[in-house]
Parts: sequence; structure tokens; C-alpha cells
Amino acid sequence: MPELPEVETLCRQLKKKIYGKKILNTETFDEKLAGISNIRGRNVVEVERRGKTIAIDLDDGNTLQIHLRMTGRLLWQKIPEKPKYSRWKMDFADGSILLVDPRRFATVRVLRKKENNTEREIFGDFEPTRFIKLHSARKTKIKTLIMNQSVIYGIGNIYACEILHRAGIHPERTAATLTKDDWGRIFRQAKGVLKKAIEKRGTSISDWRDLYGRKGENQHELKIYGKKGDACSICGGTICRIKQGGRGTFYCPDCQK
DNA sequence: AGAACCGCCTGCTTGC
DNA sequence: TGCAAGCAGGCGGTTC
Repeated sequence: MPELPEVETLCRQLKKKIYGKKILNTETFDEKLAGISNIRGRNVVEVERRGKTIAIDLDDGNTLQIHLRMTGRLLWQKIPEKPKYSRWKMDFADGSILLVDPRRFATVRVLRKKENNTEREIFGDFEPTRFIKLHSARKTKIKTLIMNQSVIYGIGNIYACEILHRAGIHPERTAATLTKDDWGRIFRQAKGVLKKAIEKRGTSISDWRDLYGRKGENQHELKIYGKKGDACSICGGTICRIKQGGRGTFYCPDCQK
């Protein structure tokens, strides 16, 4: 599933491909995506990531916002093809951007204004001190909290598990039980884990592919997600899987306290 | 107000 | 082998 590193990878590739280019045509193949405003003839003036959303700024002040949710992919196509699960496409002079999404959760919207507040961007204006002040008294479980996009952007299930493992924090701890030192390790590991994953062009456990259909390499860096029953690489304990808010959570009961 | 839960979706895995 | 049930989970909306 595309989280921050995967969306960042796509945005960087997209920017190289479509920056300054004119959208010649768009086509929708799924009635769920009907009603997208006409953007034909518009030029792309910026491509940016906002959390897990791809924001493509157009020369009329509107922003095309694409969210891939669970199984969405964007693919660059030089030769027009329509593989299974194609939902939408946008044509340029030298090729097309195709949205492929088996589960049909992905969204494409044209909005007048884009979110320009980067306080929730961990590589933007995010301030740990402010975060702690606002949220450290809450009774929410820490994993739920760091996955909450209204609090901090970009962390989904896979990276939440990895971050808490490396920080040595049990995913069911409530925010209110964490010390200043715990918070410090969480933010440090969050930056480290996400930065590494961007360098590795994302985690291809199942669906994730980049703009050119290639897998990322970060799946080889995972130490906890999907590894139930394996020995923990930090302490040798046995990795457990529990369900938290409907999502599979992996952790090591021996070194995550 | 804040926390937990539900529904959207469909391919894949599991179990009988 | 075949079919049904269960699972995967981001996020907006609803309920508690």
C-alpha cells in the first residue's frame, strides 16, 4: 500500500515526466470516478506530495489530487494500452499516465485550493515539541496516533510497525504513558525509517510498483512487518501479530515495552 | 470531544 | 476440486 515513501517516489518520477507539459486529454473507465472536472489543455506547473496525496498543480490555479489508497498504481505508458483494472488516464504528447486500481478505492479530484500547511510533514515544518504538547496526554494507542493523518502525515500500517519496533515501544501503549525519551526515539526512527524507504523506492510486499512498473527495494529492510513467528533481529524474541483497530500489527513482546 | 467502529471494494488465502 | 468465508486496510462517515 502506498505510504509516504511510495507516494514520494511516484511524485519525483512524475515531476520529471510531466512538469511543464500540457494535458491533451483524459479518460475515465470507472463510473466511480465520473464527474472529474475537465482539465484538458491545462499545463502542469508543479507536482508535489501532501501526505499520501499526489498534488498536480495546473496553470488555472486548480490542483489535480490523486490518492491511491490501498491498491492504486500510476503507470507511465508510451504506447497506449488498457490493462485490467484500468480506471482513469491522462494523455500527454509523449505518453500517458494510467491509474490502475483493482479495489477501486483510489480517488481523483480537481480542487481549487491545495493544502499548503506543511506542519504535518515530517520532512517539512513538523515540530516534535508542538506535537508532544498537543498529543502526549491522549489515551489513544501510540500506533493509532502515528497513523492518524490529521495528526502527522504519511505513516501507514507497515511503517508504523517498523518505527515502533525500532523505537522499542509496544504498539498498544497509550500516548499518555510515553516519556520524553520515548517520543524522541519515535520521531528519530520515523525520520530514519521513512528516509531509508524513500532511498529504496518504497516497499513492494504486494501491490506497490513505481511509475515504470518496477518494484521498490525496501521490503528487504523490514524487520518486523509480516514476520510473525520469526526471531526478532534486535533481541531474538519471537515476533507476534495482534489486531489493532482492524489492522494487523506486528511487534516483538521482548524488546517493545 | 475523543475514541472506536463500519463500509467501501475485490483478489487472494484458508478451510471444509 | 470447489466453493464459501475470511482477510487485507486507508480513510471518511457514523456511533458510542
